[in-house]
Amino acid sequence: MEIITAVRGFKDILPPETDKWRHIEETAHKVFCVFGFREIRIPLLEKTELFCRGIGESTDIVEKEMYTFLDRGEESLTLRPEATASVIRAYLEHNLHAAESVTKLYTIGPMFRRERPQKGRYRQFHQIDAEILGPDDPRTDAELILMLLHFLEKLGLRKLTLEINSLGCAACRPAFREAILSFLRGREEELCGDCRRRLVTNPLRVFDCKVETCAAIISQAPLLPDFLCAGCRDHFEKVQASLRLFDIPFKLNAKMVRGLDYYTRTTFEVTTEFLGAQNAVVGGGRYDHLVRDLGGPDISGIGFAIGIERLAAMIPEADADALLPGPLLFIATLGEAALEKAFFLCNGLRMKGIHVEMDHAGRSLKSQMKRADKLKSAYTLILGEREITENKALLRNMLSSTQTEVGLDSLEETITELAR
RNA sequence: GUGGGUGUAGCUCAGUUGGUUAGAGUGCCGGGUUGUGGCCCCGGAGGCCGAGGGUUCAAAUCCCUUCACUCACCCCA
Repeated sequence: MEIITAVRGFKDILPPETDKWRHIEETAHKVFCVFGFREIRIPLLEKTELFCRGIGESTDIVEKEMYTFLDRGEESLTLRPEATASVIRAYLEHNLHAAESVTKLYTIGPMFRRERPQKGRYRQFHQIDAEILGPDDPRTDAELILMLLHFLEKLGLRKLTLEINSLGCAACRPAFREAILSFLRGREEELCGDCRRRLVTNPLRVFDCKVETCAAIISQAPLLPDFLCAGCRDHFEKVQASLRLFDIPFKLNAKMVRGLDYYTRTTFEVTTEFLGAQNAVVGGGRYDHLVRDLGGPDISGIGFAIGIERLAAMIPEADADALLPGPLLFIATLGEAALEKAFFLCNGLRMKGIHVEMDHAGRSLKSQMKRADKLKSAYTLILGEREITENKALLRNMLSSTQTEVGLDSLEETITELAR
């Protein structure tokens, strides 16, 4: 019989990889808590309409990457391709905006996009998503970014680049859009096929094009920052000033655009050189009208999404190894009486919260010692027929290779003492 | 959706112009005289050579198809 394999683009996360993941998630819980965020858990499945309205009908995500199906042939449902729309849906559905003026939420979980898998890109991938709903002042933007970088630093990640930009607002972005459109239309013949398509779908994306001729044209194009209205310019400058206050290094990238329609004003991205083409580890930004567009009051928000797979890929295997300590004790036995005694002791200690391992197969002492060594056990207790009759056992320190005799009657106390 | 690369032991990979029972390292199991780990030495288990078809006396090797993985485009976390 053939075995059944996982679906393309869907991955099993196995140990020791899971140790890294837990470390990442635990660090997020701690750091976010300190910054006043509460966890929210939301469904993986939503009505398709939520993402069409939230992310934007003409985005790649909605157009061709969503897992959408008819539930019993009636209602169109979609596996969420991102978290922000769902968080806001829950925020509105439970009237959280009425309960408090500032709401800070985060959630961790899988997202689904039907893209061609490649390094750092999977069809089910995982994000840590944080959102601040309510305030729209520039310090909030800076605070969120500050928390993000603090989190990344806690994980010991280096060689990351923070890039920021302002996309403007409803007042000034249309003017820029017109300017860039008329500029590009004038030189449409020289653009690559992809860019001509972008002209219709998302003109700002042309800035990202890697084709040389396009890049050359773009270098002469009008730039977004020159079109920002006074309000947006002021907001953006204050964000930068706040970042400088905490000595956060950042790069201004006037050409950075985002793939989701809802972003306004501040946008940011954290990239790394380690991950090949999928170099974005974090993406985020402000969305001034998303809450309104999803049927709520006109409340502003800002958030980011961290790619856990991409983050985990940056933590070296050696570091992950250190995350998993070995057992405190391995019990090696010889003979049935010793095995029974060890079985009782081993599980008794475990129930006291001490990590103890043993072998039930009755192998040679040598192979049990090998096993203890491999597991990186700090101590090995040798319990044979001889020890049973003499009512004692040998406790071996695996690091110093020294061993002492310990009384059988006080074994549990002795080991518990070691655990301190 | 479009290109390129790769599929041989649990893992990392060799496998010469097609030619006997398909190899190594690592990991796993056992052993190196009485019941003691790491280093070293010896032995063992473990492979429908991704799948299907074709060429041939003979295919892991050549051809076709297909699937999977992978990298890049695209997109994005």
